[in-house]
Amino acid sequence: MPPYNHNSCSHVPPHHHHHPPLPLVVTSAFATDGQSFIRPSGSVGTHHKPPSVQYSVHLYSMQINQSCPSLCLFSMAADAYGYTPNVSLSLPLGNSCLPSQYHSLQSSPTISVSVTEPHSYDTQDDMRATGYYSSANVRPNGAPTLESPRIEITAYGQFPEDEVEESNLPVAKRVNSIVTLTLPSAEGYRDPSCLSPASSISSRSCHSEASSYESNYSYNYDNSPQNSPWQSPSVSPKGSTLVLPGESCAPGGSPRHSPCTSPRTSVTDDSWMGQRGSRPNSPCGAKRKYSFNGSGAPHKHYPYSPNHSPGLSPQTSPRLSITEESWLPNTNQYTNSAILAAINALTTDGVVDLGEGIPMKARKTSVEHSPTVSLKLEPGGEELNPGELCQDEHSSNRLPLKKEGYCGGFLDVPQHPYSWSKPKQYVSPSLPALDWQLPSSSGPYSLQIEVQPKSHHRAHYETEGSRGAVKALAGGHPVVQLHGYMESEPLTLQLFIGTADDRLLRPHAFYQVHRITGKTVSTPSHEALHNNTKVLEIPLLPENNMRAIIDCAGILKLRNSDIELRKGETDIGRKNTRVRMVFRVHINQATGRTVSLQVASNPIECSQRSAQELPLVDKQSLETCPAPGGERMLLDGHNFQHDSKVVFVEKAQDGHHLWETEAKVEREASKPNSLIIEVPPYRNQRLSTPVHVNFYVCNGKRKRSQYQRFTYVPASVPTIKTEPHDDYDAPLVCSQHNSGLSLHPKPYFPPQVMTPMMTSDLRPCVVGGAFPASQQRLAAKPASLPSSSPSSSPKLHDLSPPPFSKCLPAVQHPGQQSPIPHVSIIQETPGRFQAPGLYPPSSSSSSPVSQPSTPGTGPEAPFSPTHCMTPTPPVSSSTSPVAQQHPKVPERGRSSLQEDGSPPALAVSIKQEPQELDQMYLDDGE
DNA sequence: AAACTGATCCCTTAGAGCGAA
DNA sequence: TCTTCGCTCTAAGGGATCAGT
Repeated sequence: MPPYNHNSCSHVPPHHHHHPPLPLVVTSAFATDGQSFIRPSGSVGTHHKPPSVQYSVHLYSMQINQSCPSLCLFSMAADAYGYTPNVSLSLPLGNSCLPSQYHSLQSSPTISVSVTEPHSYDTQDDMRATGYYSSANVRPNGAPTLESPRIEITAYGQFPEDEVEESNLPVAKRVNSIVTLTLPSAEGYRDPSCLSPASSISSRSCHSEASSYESNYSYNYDNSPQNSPWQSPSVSPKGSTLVLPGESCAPGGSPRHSPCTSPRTSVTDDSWMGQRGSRPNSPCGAKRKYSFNGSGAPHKHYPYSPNHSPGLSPQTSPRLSITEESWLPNTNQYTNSAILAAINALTTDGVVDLGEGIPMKARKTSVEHSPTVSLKLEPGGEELNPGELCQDEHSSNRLPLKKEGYCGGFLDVPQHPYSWSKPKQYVSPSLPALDWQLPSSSGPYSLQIEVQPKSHHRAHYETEGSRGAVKALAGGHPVVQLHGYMESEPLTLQLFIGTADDRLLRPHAFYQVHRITGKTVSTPSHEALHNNTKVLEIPLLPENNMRAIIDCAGILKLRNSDIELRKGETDIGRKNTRVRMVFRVHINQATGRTVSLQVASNPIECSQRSAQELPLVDKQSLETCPAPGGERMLLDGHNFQHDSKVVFVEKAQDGHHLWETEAKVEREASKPNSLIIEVPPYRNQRLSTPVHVNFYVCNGKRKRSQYQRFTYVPASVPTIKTEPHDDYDAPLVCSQHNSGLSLHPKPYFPPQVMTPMMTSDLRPCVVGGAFPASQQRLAAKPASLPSSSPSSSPKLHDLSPPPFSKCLPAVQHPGQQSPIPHVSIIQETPGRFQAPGLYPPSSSSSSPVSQPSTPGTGPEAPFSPTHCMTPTPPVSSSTSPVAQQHPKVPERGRSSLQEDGSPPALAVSIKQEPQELDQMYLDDGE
């Protein structure tokens, strides 16, 4: 296929790229009984879909919680499952996102589409819907439905499986599951869908998919909170639009899975989850892509969805399908697309699935069986069978066999049975929002990045094809491992793209993780959306020592213009090209609580030029040196030149340069990826306390690396070398991760780094601003300090902290909550949520998430994290107001410096202004 | 006006899936 | 029925271009 023009792709006028063509979606909706059926219409649907299927969509009115326009997503009912998947999509309605066109839809914030089979749909679901949602299903009757917006929600947990099967569950339970999503209005923008509608398909797709997945999976997973329906919903919708894919899928091919259909991937994949990821996502863009339509068209795959659903759980599948579709397609509108997609999927699925119609139970079972693989399946595509496809994902159930077969191929990985479903954790809906800061270790558990990603990875636009998975510096791919987990239950590792600036770690508004699928990918994964942020979910299997090779994650760049137009978005995309891979794992404990850990990678530069031209320091052999200097330091990185200069600078808090000097570079030993320098003497040889400074590699006027941290210590103080990790235990973890885990020799300090650290540590704040982490480390080490290091205490939640965290290193004064090293967040199982406080501030971009949801209320609420600061103890209660606390943090950072002195660790900090760093970076030119 | 950047395009290469021989 | 060959298409990447800052 010709390259895609996004424009063309979407049909949307250029401007709107992002917005998908909503139109499709809707196509026709009929109200029937309360349900409306939608048929894919022409364009989209046509091809592919099998006629047979009809989708019924129920629209519920939405309740909008807040402002949000968001949506929800669906929940599918599990019900049906057997076939039917009901799917609910949520549309993003309100959001700006929606194009006016869609208004109708839009108006209703959310829409849930359920596909059902005739019967299937049933009751249960409906019930829920109704019940829960009130509106009963409002089915709006025909038109009405749509218009009335209603609903939202989702359940999460429920996912099909549960619900269905368990329909018996006490209401309460169900309820829980149900959740309302909040719409993210604001977030919306983040949503891919919303965001750029245009843009991105990908994004959308992503989202959508994600969502879908989530849904799907989630339900599968059900568990995985992560999956959280919530998010997905949002996404999906949008994505959905695209979806159409289903069309493509039609027959079997369900997109989802596989690519099934097509062997090639394309179709399949896309459908899938996008496995292909890229493309799919980008659908639009994607050059090739099939547009959904088109190419895909043939596809027919609908099946997927259907399938999936069927397979897994009805619910799921549906969703999935939807989702995927959504993505796939273009980006078109979210909603619409999504819906359509969903529908299609359903339909398709319906066909297929239905056929298969696996009983819920069966499904479950199967699911269980199904190895993870199923999940992945992807491409496998071969089969077009709808059923299969669908299944895969979730369930594996049905087809486990097949899948495996297929899958096997695809996913190598462990085939192991890991099925997404297994992980079920419960679903508590409430997992911590993505912008919450979580510790990297808690109690016996420690999440670490064993192999850090390369510092450069050119992200791809939706309009481009995938640029592959993020790789490790030494070749291969990043590796993440959860230490201390002795249970036999697989867990789900979540991955999303976070910021790399000095502020608290949060989902990056301009980048999304992109699922890579294909033969070269050995790790199964699936996407889910959480508040507009795509989250890749990867199984962590005991058999693999809870270690995962991240070879399935690429990075998608969303158009700045798309994102910046979102409401609520405050970040700017220009020069905001550094990201970090953020990994999370939620460990359910017997007590019913969930310990959530997070670790962030070193910063990754995602722009084309930067990667090509700017020097970048990945590692430094020294973090500290006595004031007299003179020690040799090895810098590993990229784009070093013979005439590269290494400049040490010290800035005052206000940003003024206090000192600047050029280090001596051993030219003869310099290489493109390494430099050996002699640490210059500090301006003041009589230091009484460590002093944090920065240095950067300069290849020319505007070609500077980011600032790297460095600390001069009193001559008597032992220098530390790099080992960052060491120290921290908890903190360490973080650091390690951050840094590089790897070992690190070097700590990376890039400003960003800091962040990571934060992340890892969780404490976002803790560290302090940008650099804090590193600093902390430094400090710590040198002294060997006590652990007190700030790091250790992560606070979790600091969340809030102002954007700049500035650090806090150490701050942790005992009293402070934050300090606590690990904070783990605990959720209660059930979902209830608690503390709103927890929610971090969402900052502009990031946060959207949960909050909206409600924290308080419902669904999300569930999540309550309690954060504990302390390592172990997760206290539930803690409230975590943390965020709010942050303010202090910043100060701390600074203070830390001073404080440093004493407190071991921390101290040091430096700090700088994180901001500045960035700025500097930005300015660099300056 | 020059220097950057962001967003696309274009092109190339390696593989995989398919179908025809 | 199996194997081989050629074709098509996609994922990945690298580089260049164009327009807006």
